[in-house]
Amino acid sequence: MRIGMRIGELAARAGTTARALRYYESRGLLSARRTDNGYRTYDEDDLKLLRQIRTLQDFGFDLEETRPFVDCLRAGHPEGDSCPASLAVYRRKLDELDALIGELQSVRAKVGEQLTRAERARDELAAEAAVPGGPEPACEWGGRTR
Amino acid sequence: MRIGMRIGELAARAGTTARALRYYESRGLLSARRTDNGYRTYDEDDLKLLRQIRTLQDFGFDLEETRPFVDCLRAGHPEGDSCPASLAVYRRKLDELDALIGELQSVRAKVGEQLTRAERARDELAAEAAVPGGPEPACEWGGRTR
DNA sequence: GCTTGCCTTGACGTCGACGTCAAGGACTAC
DNA sequence: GTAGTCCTTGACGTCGACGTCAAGGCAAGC
Repeated sequence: MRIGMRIGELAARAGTTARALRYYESRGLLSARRTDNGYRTYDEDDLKLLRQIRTLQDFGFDLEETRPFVDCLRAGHPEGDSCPASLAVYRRKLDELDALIGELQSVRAKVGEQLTRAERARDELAAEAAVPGGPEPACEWGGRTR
Repeated sequence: MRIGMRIGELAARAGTTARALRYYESRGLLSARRTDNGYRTYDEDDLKLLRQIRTLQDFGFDLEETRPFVDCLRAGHPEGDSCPASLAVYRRKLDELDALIGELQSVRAKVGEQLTRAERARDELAAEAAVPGGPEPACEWGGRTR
């Protein structure tokens, strides 16, 4: 008979909360034995499994994407990524990340351009205003004349 | 008296839906006059404002972040980013994007490492299995002996 | 008149990964 | 015995930007 921990301890050791573990269980990712009094009890294998989930979560995998890793560990493989299905998830994730990073870089460039353009426009207005005898200021500072 | 469009037309011209416009209105970002029969009616200025919102949304700005741009246009400025508050949002967004891109690149690198490592481990197992007289296979393919 | 299509407000649904609260049982320390 | 800390299930709340449905009004074409 293994020592076993209760939900709070397992959660703490994995850096998460009891609520999260119950949620994982409800999703079929984590299973628990029960003690006589109805408490959930876990062993070191569960900790390993949970840590696998947490690592992937930290990488931004959503829960469903961790399932192949969990199934792999449950099947008795030494690592969650010892199975082809897990490798497929890795590869898909890499593609997603590359696509996302590319989009964000594109957006970054566009926003940067907008900022530069807007600052230039502002500076040109300020320069005109500073020239004695320059063009008429529309109102106090670019406000609509209405 | 301006021509004016109704909500469906404005939405179509901005590439969005009537529901979205009502939502923007509920958030105080878009205002509408009403015709006698209670229909919302919009003019070209509203289209410009809405396009400003959509552009920023496409950049991944959330709605609250578009407010300074909207206020700027409403104040009569020629562009939504003619005001300091809008420039501040641009700068903050650039910082957010840089941070996010950096994190994603870090995650990408880690996931890439994991994939490489897992593939190597798999290949090593396969190589061992292929060697006649090599180390004993734990079970058919890495399964737990239990 | 009748259908069709646009409009109105109001309200509930969506998605993900839990947070939070309620009501009560179990066990430990004092 | 009782205070304190853990555990149980169940159920509603969160966040953002709408989607979707319901029930009904208004206008145009036939």
